[in-house]
Order: sequence, then C-alpha cells, then structure tokens
Amino acid sequence: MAQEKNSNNEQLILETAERLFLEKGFAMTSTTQIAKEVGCNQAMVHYYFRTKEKLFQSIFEKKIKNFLSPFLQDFDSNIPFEKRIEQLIEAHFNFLKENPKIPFLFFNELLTNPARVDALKSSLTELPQSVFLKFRNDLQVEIDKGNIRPINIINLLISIMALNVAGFLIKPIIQNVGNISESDYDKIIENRKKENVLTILKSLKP
Amino acid sequence: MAQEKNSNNEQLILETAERLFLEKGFAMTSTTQIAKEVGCNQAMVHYYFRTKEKLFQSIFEKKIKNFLSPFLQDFDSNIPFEKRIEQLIEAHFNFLKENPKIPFLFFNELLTNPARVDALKSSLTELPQSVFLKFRNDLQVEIDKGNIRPINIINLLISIMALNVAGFLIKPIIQNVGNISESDYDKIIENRKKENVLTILKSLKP
Amino acid sequence: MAQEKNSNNEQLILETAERLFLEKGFAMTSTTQIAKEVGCNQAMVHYYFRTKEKLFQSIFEKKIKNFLSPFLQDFDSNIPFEKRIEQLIEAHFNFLKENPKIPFLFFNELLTNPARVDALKSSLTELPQSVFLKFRNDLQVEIDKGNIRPINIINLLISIMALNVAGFLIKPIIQNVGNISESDYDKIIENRKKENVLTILKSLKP
Amino acid sequence: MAQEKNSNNEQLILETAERLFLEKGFAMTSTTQIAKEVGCNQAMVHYYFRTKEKLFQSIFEKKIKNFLSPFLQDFDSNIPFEKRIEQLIEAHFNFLKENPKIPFLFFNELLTNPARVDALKSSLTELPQSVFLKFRNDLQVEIDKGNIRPINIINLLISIMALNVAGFLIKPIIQNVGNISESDYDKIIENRKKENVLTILKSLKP
DNA sequence: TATGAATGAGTCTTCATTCAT
DNA sequence: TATGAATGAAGACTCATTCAT
Repeated sequence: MAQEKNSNNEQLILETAERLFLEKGFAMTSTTQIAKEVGCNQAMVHYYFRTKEKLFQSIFEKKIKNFLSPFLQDFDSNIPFEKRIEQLIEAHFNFLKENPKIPFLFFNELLTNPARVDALKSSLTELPQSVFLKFRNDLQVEIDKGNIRPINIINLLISIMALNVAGFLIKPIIQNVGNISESDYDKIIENRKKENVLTILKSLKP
Repeated sequence: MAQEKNSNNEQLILETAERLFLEKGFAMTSTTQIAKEVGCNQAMVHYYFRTKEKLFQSIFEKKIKNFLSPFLQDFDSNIPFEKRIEQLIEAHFNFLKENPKIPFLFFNELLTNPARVDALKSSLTELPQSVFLKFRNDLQVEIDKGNIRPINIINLLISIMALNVAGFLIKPIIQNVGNISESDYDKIIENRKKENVLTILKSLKP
Repeated sequence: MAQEKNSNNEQLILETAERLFLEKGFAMTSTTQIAKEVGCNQAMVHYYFRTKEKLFQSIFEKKIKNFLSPFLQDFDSNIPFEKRIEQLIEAHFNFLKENPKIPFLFFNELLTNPARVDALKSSLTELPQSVFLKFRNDLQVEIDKGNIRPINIINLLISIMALNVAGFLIKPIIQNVGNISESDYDKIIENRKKENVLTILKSLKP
Repeated sequence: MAQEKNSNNEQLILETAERLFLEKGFAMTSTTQIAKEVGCNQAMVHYYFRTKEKLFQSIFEKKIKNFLSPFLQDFDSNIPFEKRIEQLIEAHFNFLKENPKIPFLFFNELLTNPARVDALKSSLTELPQSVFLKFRNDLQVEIDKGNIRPINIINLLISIMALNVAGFLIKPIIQNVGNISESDYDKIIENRKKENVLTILKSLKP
C-alpha cells in the first residue's frame, strides 16, 4: 500500500536479488518473488537488468571479487612469513564468517551451469598479479631457506580455502545432527579457525 | 514406434536420473529430460517413482551412504595408527575420484532445499557407531601416549573431507583457468592425494 | 499382501465403484482409485468393464431402477386412496433413507453429462406402464368424486419426490450450519417424513 | 496473432468461467477450455485468478448470495401473510427461471467437494438475521391466531425451495422423455409455479 | 483370469520475458 | 521511470486405456 516511492528501485532490486540468490540459488529464485519482496512490479526487474541471467551475473561477479579479496591484501614484509600465513587464513576465515552462504552459491552454480566458470576465470585473470607473485616468491624463499617444506603454492591456497570453507559448508549438517545452538556453533567456528591455522602451519614444517 | 525392448526400464530410469541429477542438480533436471534420455514416455518416470522428489530421494540417500562408506571400514588393529589415517584418507580420496560430482550435489541440495539435511541426519544416525567409537578411542590413546597432539575427532574428520573434496570441487575452475587437459589434471589430483596425507599427518604431530 | 484370491473380483469392483461413484461422482473417481481400494490391478477394472464409462453406466442404470421402484409397487385396491398416497410417500422416503446419496449422483451426472438423460429415458420407457396407468386412473376417479382437487399426476409425483429428496440433499448444509449430530438429524428426518405426508395430503384437498 | 483488443479480459474470463462452471461443473471445466472460449492464453486465466479453485470460489460465493437473495426481501407488513408467502414463492421461482442451472451446480459441488459446504455456511452466517427473524415471528403470530397449522419455519422454507427447484432440476428429464419443446416446457413451468403456491398454501391450512 | 508395463493426451500451474502505455 | 497485461514455453503430475504375457 504505502509504497515508498523510493529513490532507488534499482539498488533495492539488487539487494533483494542478492539475498534471495544467496538463500536459494539461481534456479530456485524467481523474478516474480524478487519483485514481490521488493514491492514492485515484475516488469521492473527486467526493466533494469533485461534478464534474470544478467541480474544474477552482476551479483555473482561481485561475490567472486569479494571472495578473492582476502588473498589480495599485501602484507608488511617485515612480518615473519609464518605470521603472514596466519593473518591470511584469519582474514579469509573472517570474510567467510560474514558471508557464509557464498561458498554454497559458488558450488551450486558451478554444478548447475558450467558456463559460470567463465565468469570466475575472467575475474581471476583480471586480478592484479603482483601480490600473488610476491607471495609466491616469498614462499619460495622460505622453502629455499629450509624453513618450509617444498610445497606448490596453488595446493597451499586450495588447502587454506578448503579448511576454512568446510566449517561453514558443513554447518547445517553439524548443527542439525548435533542439535547445536547458534551461539554454540559460533564457539565451534572460532575454535575451528585456530585449528586451521595450526593445521596449515604444522603442515608446512619441513 | 520402434519400441525398444524394455528389459529393465526402471533400472534405466534410475541410472539416467542419477547421472542427470549429478550433472545438473535436482531443480535443473526435468522428468521430461530423464524420459527423453531413457527413450521412454515421461509418464513412465512417474509410473515407477510417483514423483520427481521420491525419485531424487532414493538416489540421494544412496549417495549419502556411498559417501560415508569409506569412513566405516574397520582397520586391522596391528597397523600403526598413522598408517591407518593414511589409508583412510586414501580410501576417501579414491572414492571421490570415482564419484567426483557427489560433493557438488550435496552442497547444491543443502542450499536449495534445507529439508535435505534431514535425509543426511537419518543416514548418519543409522550408521553403526562401533567403528567410529573405536576410531575415536584409538585416537585418544595416541594422544595420551603423546604421539599425536590433542585434537577433536570431528574437526579431524572434517579436515580430511575438506582437503580431499577440495581437489574435485575446484577442478572445473583450475582446469578452465589453467587450460589443463584431463590427463594432466589426473596427475595434479594424484599429487594432491599425497599432499593431503602429508598435510594431515604433519598437522597431527605434537 | 495376503491378497484374498477371491472368487469374484468382478463383483468387488462393482461394489467399490458404486461406493466411490456415490461418494464423489463420476469425474472425481478414478479407475486407479477403484483398483487400489479393491486391491487389484488397474487393468483389472478395464478387463471386466472395458471403459470407465461402461462401468459407470451399469451402476447408474441399476440405481435409476432402484430409485423408481417405490413407485412401481401395486397397492391393495381396498385401501383408501389417501392411505395409498401416504404409503407411497413413506416407501419412497424410506428408500432414500437407505440410499441418501443417490439424488446427488443423479443431479451431478445430469449436469456434467447431459447424455446421461438417455439412460434415464430408456429406464423410464422400459417400466411396466400398468401400475402407473392404474394409479393415474384411480387419481382421476377421486378427482371426479370431488375428494381431491384437480391435479396433474406428473406434478404430483414430482412434488412428492421433491419434498422427500430435499431432506437428504440439504443434509450436509443443515448439519454443518446447525452443527447437528447424526442422531439428531435422524430425528429431523423422521419428522420431515410426517411433514411431507401432511403437506401432500393437505395440498390435495379440494 | 489477430490480437483481440482486450478491453476487459478479466471480466470476460469471469463470465466465461461462470457459464462453463454452470454448464459442466468444476471438475469438468478446464482452464484450457475457459481460455479457448475467451480467446486468450491459458496463462491469462491464472494471471487474474491465480488458481482454478480461487476462480471458482469467487463465482460460487456470488451464486450462493444470488440464490439466497429472494429470501431476504422484506415485505410490506400490511400485506396479508398468505399473500406474502405467495410473493416469496414466486420471487424464488422467478429467480430460478433466470438461473436454472444454479441448483445443479450446488448439489454437484456439495457431492464432489464437501469442503464447499463451508463456503455456504459462511454465506449463510453473514446474512442479515433481521428479515428471517421477522418472518419467523410473523409466522408464529399466524399460528397462534389459528390461521396456520403449527409448522417449523425451516421445514417450510425447505419445502418451498424443494418444490420450486424440482421443476428445473427435472427439466432435462421431462423434456427429453416427453419430447417437449422449449416453449411448451415454459408453459409447464408457469403452471408449476401456480401449483407450488397452491400446494404450500393449502398445506399450511390448519 | 489376471497383471505389469507402457503411453498419449490432458490437467493445473509457474516462469521469464515483452510491449504498449 | 514505471507498470498492467499478455503470452509461449515448460514444468510436474494424473488418467483412461491398451497390450503382451
């Protein structure tokens, strides 16, 4: 009724769509529903974004960039390498804590629409390489010094992501099966963060 | 017209559905398409399984059981604990190599239909506890002996799953971005298996 | 399971179909459901009756004959005419008490499939005319004697049927709206029978 | 192609649906057919009314109200009671003449979907009670004065409805069996109206 | 006599999209 | 900028019926 003749419908649609896509994925979210929750006409959604696909893409790409951002923060070179690894793991973990649904969305979309990988690819290739190269170089130095066992940097990054993401992906299962409250799960998650740091650091020992 | 001698349409539907559900998920697979690929009438699918949901469930539950089976194999008690961990990781990894889409399906369905967690829960609670309890006990013995650092068994199992699953979940990305051939990725995967064993074993050191 | 290898499936199908048709009408009753309630294969229903339509017809025609039977009983000529009217009304009413759903079925089918009237017509024309003619004759005699006001026999018969049927047709409404128990409605119905006799007899007075 | 200028599709759908539901009942009318007769897309029907059920309900409830309206007209208190009964019967009868299919629809739906009674109930309870109470009171006065035999008002109303409705319910049978033309049946119907007035008035005599 | 398998036609419903206004 | 109306395509599902065995 009292329809906020709001200044910015486009933004509202974007936010609502983002929320719904994260909640239920692309296929299970209808433009009808987006419109209903926004409180606008169904045609409005298409007016701003032409197609559902385009709407999704704009959100998806933003989310990819978000997800990758923790890996792009340059570190103070004075900090010991181990400490930097720790900071990296924690930054990534903290991001996931704020955006726990993102990994779901990624894997969901990668399964249902393989073409989505292209979006990911272009995001990756657009990244500034410098940080990555520097990190790779610093890692190699540590390996050469014998402080860290020989390890492929990609494998390392994947392992970090995997260990971090797991705690959030598995949340609905653990929570339901173990009948665990939200606040209790928060503690489990915090513990898991430390555990992941420990696991990675130990695994890097020569 | 050219009425394919049936032999076993039910089985054929089940297999085709399994393949399609794994390829594209529940929502993106239509009974029409299942029927088309089987080469039968769409009504046939409903004849055997009543609803798409029931058809999916029967497949989903089987897949859950498959996925959990590597964790249920009892080990020879004479084998050193570290070796047993190694065998566990490898068994799980090998299973994933044969069924690389399963993790996708799980996370996909967990996102789009939270009620699926119930299926998982009931599968989990139906499991024989003995193997798990024995494993937990043996782990505790090792910790007490000081051979292994204190670690929560659930955290350990999640980490194993996470590291193993990651290599397969991330495959489409790596392969596409790095423009890597199937056989080259096989090598990467094999290497990753060793890497995961190493990572876990090192991380358990006191 | 312990499927009564019963001697007479045909009869069982017929009875089940009759019950279901009376409960829910032709369109709302599926052969699938009939088969399920009988406990036999769906094809069985068609084996005996070829089509759902034929199955229904055989039941429908029987029901028409049942419904008309109270009007075909010859009366002792010594009984005073008024008493005979009373007996007729009561016989018809008692039949309805045993078969309260029949009027529903008739009107239902007459609406949804006008071709059904043909079945009714053939049933009517097959009736022995003698009883009807005798009754009409006796009525005329009474009119001529001045005992009864001039009235068309068809109109009279329709009125009798209408008043009798009404109590049963309206049952679900009255019962629901007035929140009346089954046994209380029985009393209402019994009272209505007397009321109908009274109404008709009074209405015939010159 | 030849896109009929819409003007008012919603209204057209409503009218067409009303006609078809009255002709063939709920179950036998498909939204496809409604659309076809309207000359619009099938989705259009759902656009305005969401579901077939909702479309039907809106029509059904209107029809119930129509059907009850003759009983809600207040009468001039100066008119003798007998005359008022006569007017009531005739008003009801005339309504049925304009809407002869309505009773069919009611009994059809009451049979095939018992939940419909609820719609009726709510319509009945929403009625203004004053007219009914006044009528009941006036009836009692006449009974007390000895002008009318003791009779339950509900029974009286049911009898009026029954006698009136009967002429229309039985029309297809009489017309077909007796091979009677439309105009001839009109005469029969007119005669029946008088007959019903006579029947009721006589039956009320003390 | 009995039935499992099979199917074409049809059901209601939802959806993304377009277009005139 | 905004929207009500319209639609083609597709969705899951049900049903009466047939046929080989």
